[in-house]
Amino acid sequence: MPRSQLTVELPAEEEVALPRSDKRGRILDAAVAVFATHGYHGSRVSDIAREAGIAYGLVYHYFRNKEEILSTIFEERWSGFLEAVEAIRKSPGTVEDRLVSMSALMLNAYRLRPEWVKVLVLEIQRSSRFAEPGQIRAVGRLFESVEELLREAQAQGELRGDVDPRVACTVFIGALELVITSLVLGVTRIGGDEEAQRAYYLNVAKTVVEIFLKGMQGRSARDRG
Amino acid sequence: MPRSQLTVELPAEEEVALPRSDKRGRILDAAVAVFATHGYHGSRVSDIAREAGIAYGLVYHYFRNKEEILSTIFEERWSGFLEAVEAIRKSPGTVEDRLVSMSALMLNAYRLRPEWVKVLVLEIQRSSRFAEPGQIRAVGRLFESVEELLREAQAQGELRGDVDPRVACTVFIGALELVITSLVLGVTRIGGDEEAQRAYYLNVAKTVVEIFLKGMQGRSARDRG
Amino acid sequence: MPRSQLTVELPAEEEVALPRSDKRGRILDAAVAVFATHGYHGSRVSDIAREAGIAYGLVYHYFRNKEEILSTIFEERWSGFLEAVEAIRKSPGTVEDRLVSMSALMLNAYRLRPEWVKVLVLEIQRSSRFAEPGQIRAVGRLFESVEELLREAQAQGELRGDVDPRVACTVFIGALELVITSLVLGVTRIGGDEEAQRAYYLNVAKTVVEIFLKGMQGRSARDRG
Amino acid sequence: MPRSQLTVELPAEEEVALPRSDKRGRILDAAVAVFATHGYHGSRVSDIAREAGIAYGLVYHYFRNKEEILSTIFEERWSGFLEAVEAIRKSPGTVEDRLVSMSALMLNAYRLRPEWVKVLVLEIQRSSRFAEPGQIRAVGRLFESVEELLREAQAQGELRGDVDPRVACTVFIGALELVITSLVLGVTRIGGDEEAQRAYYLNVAKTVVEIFLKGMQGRSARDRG
DNA sequence: CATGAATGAGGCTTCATTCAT
DNA sequence: AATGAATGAAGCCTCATTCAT
Repeated sequence: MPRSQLTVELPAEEEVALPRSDKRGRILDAAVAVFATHGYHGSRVSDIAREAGIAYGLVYHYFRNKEEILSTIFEERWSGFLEAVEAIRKSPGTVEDRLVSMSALMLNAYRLRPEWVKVLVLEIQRSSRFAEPGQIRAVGRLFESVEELLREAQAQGELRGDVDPRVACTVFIGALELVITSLVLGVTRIGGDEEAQRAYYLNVAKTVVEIFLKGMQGRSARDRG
Repeated sequence: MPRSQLTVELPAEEEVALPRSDKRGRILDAAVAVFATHGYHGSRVSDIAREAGIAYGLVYHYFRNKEEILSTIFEERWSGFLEAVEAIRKSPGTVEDRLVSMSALMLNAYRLRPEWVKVLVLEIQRSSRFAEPGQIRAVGRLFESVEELLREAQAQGELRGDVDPRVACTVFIGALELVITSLVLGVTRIGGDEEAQRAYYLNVAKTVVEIFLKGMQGRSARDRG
Repeated sequence: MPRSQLTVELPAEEEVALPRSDKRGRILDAAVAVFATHGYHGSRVSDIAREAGIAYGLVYHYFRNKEEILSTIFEERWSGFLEAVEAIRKSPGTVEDRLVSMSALMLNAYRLRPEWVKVLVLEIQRSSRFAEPGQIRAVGRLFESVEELLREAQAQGELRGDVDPRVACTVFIGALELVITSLVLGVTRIGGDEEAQRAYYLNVAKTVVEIFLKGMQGRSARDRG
Repeated sequence: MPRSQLTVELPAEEEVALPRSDKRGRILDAAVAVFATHGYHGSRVSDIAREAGIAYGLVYHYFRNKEEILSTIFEERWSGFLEAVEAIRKSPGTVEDRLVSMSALMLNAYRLRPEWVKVLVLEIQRSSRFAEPGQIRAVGRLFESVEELLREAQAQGELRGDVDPRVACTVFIGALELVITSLVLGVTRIGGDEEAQRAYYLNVAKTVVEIFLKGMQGRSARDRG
């Protein structure tokens, strides 16, 4: 599997890392940090403003209200993420390659920007807006991408055809999500240096895909070797 | 697989179904209904009291505060659920039988008491308390049960040994959880009569386990037949 | 003219004067006092609460918001006033008697409860709600009462028939209103003891009606005497 | 009665009608439009700026604060109006002629520039500044003009002398004001073409003066004819 | 002159919790 | 046990005004 695919990242991430001079961006960054620490409901608008180093009134210059900060994070980050997922889906390679790439994308996103993922995983899903058409549709687009990938693979005989691709898609995403959530919640703790972590995450990504494709009763890698 | 296992239910469910005369129980029932509709943070104590048909001041006779209502729901329902899971783990039968039973347990719990599951799935997990030792440990017990089952099966050669049982456990639970969440959020909609639904849920449970055990590249059931 | 008519008062006034034990009433009384002093927009909810001797949160136990306090004052006071006006309209006597009674009613209301009238005259009219159907209709009922009185008098030949009763009605009420406003704003200042004031107001009421009925070119009372 | 008197207008009206290039004037025009629509308290400085097509910061180059915008409107428009009223007072003709001219002046001002009058009638009167010496004095000057006219007419025997000219003046202005307010609030609705409206307003002006001078019990015009 | 980003005092409102009855 | 009146901390948001550019 080409390594480049494993390091696909959210498009805006490089800039996000740099200190921003534009206040709007600083507010969003600050909001992510604060939401990740205290949760959406536990975060005050003034906390965000203090973190961003601005007067809280300015928040309302850029956003209608607190809720809109969260949904903006969702929209701006999520859409970038969806594009990356779609790019992987359309990329050449076996279905295994591409599923590992997707897993690695999600896991690496967490490794590099745990706060962003924390907010996406823990807060946005749980916000009341999650149940709104627009956001449902946005989440749905992830499902559609994965489902489409599986459907194509079924058509080409890469995957068994007797399983509802919708259910399979839900199984795959659900498995990945809880793996990430475990990391987010610290249920699963990992240490080591940068390289060790990268290796660990890649391994987890491969394991998830391995289970998903070969199953827990499948011939073990060792057996196949 | 014995049918009785598929219909394992939360221990207290029979009583829950009956209208309670004791106020404490009515408060808990009301809280579940209200939390399921508006979410924990969106629910006011007075909403719960109105739903229970009592004065809201009375809530504070039975519970220290609003948070305690949620954690009580969690503890009383969750512990019953954990016991059922443990019972399945210890029951005889193949690992497949027992995983299907567990899946069916969770899915049927949703089918029969969607509100309870909604609160368990959407609210309690997301409560800030989820990150607290006591609750982490409670959730951890589910992981431990499943992990132990997988570990035993690996030891007996029923499951491949080259996969971290911790990751496998997370994959299995995560898959199930998102399948249930899809049902909760109505992303996946199902209709039909009682029997049709039961069959649908059992089928989903079997499919999840099928993917988990045989993988998406495994020989299809038809092929094996 | 029977003196009793001149002393018709807002029905609830006696109780209003007594110190209330019910908090809702105390809030309304306090609101009138505060609105009269600082105006609606210049009054804080906490000012009203302090004046009423309660916690400000209690205000929201009885009223949905600040606006509702004002409209409640309007509705509860205005309806009482309208009933008094209607009673005068239906009472026996010449049109002059009844118009003087109405004038005296309004002027005495101000003399006895200047704060109530201040709020009715200066704040409620100017509130945004004034333009709402319900309140327009409420004000309209005063117009209707007076217009009906004039119309009847025209039919019976007591008043000239060549003037649109609608315009005449507006002229009469407008004249009275500005006379009261002058008093409210202190443009016209009057002093003296209770008896002197009563006499002054009665005289003003008679003068207004005199102008309205006889006109500024009419034979002076002296001439007619 | 000379028709010219009926068409006396606010001195600045011609220019007002033209689009202004000077920002200060545009701000004032915009403020009138906005105040007329949303009321003083309901209007934001940014609303005025948007209406004027400028940045809201610029407002503070021309006016110390929001209040000063209102008082400037008041002073610049009101003083022009007062001069027109004084001119009518000093003009030759019977008291009836002059009162009709004044009525027509006010009513026509409303017909031609309803927004200006709306603000003068509904906002400035009700502004907290209304109670301040400067503004009281300004309003007082209208009263003084009318009162002086009445006083002179009494001295010359045109009007009965047994009525306090102060009260009579208040009655006259109050009557006119409410007639105009009825039009402003749309309680009284009128339609028709330009000429029909002009006729309607002139008729109302005459009716108000007719009542004020002859009274509702006076011989009707027909009778006198 | 002109802009609009930035400030922050001020007010309204919510709602968990207490307590007298 | 039961009620709901009463409390007040806490937070969201508005908007007039300032100021750097």
